[in-house]
Amino acid sequence: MQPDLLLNAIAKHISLTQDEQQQLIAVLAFKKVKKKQFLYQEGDISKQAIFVSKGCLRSYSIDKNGFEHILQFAPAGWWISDMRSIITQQPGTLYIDAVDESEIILIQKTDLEKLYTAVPKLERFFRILAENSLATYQHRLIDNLSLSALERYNNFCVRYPSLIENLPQKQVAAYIGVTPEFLSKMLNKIPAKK
Amino acid sequence: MQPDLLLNAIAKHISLTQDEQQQLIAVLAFKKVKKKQFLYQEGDISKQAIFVSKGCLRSYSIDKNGFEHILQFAPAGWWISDMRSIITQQPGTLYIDAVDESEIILIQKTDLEKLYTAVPKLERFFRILAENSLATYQHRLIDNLSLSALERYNNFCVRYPSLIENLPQKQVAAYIGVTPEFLSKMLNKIPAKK
DNA sequence: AATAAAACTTAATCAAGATTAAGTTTTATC
DNA sequence: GATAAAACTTAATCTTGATTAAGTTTTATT
Repeated sequence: MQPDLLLNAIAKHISLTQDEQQQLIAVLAFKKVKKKQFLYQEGDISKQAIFVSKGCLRSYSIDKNGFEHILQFAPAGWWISDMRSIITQQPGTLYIDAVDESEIILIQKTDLEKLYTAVPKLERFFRILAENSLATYQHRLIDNLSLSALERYNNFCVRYPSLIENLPQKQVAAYIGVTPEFLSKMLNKIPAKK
Repeated sequence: MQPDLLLNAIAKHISLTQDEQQQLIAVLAFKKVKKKQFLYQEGDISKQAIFVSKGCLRSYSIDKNGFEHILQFAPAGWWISDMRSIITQQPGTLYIDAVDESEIILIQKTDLEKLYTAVPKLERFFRILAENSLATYQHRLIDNLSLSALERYNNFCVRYPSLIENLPQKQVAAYIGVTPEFLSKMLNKIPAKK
């Protein structure tokens, strides 16, 4: 239960003094979550940013027919939240739960806002984080608009090789946007061509 | 050719002193663009952020079959760029052109980076801008994974009523992710039910 | 080890939306 | 105002991927 991974992730973009690091550490909360344990459910108002230090979380929505659509997997070193709910402080539409036994670090929105003023470098870090994340979602959207199911699957394998090995196939299906049945059929056709 | 709209957009989130405003204005470049004029094409390295003060721009990709997929429309008051290219300074994959006769304000990436340090409030503004934008793309992605073509069309009408009136149908089709033929068919079926 | 619960597979049928190919209407351009 | 170009429509046919419904294998739980 240490903040090393988080501090390293931050250090990749900005460098904090000892004192600044302490100010950050002072507001962190550490938590263990069991596999399948929920952190948020639809309707909850998100009050905190979540950093995954071990294991893997995911965020997803459930549509009117009861089907899950996965927005994000967050393995160790990644951030995850219901961004819209955290910004607007309105009830969210996403579920967040643990794919594996995990350890997470929480920062309250209110603490984060104080930190932005006390340590402007942290505001820079979160600007960079949001911009990178934005670029990633933009390209995933383009991919969803322009690629076939098999191409999206292949992209997933290339981009997240470590996830592919650990995730049940049905979760990959819910991420790339096909039914588990279709993904199974597609993979067992010995894909000769993309 | 004045920065009023841009200053107002910023003032919605942070308040700048006269001096800070001047520092910002000093690095702005104003430009008129004709309808259909390109600002970026695939392969260009993006060096600047674009703010639309009049008219409307769009960003899109062209897939291997030559079909356009529209990532964003940017009417007056909105920002637009090839985010990934601006961040990585690698050749981009998007095209940006003018949907209508437009006026834009440009800020060089290098100037913006200096401004973040000189005027930390601007870094805050762009953090907020990126976070809001991120939340919007996350929800568009969920919509694309979970809604039918007609539901996505109806969402578009509700969210962008002013765009619907001015855009050719085929551009709306390229945004929601259907062929122009299918959108036409869908709309002429007198949609009784969604 | 036994049992239940997930996860995966297979196959038949179905539907949303793509493709192809005209033809028609609207909008720009000279 | 004529003409070309772009946008829109319609319809037939085709394809990707969804749905339904078993059955099988793997993984958890007691």
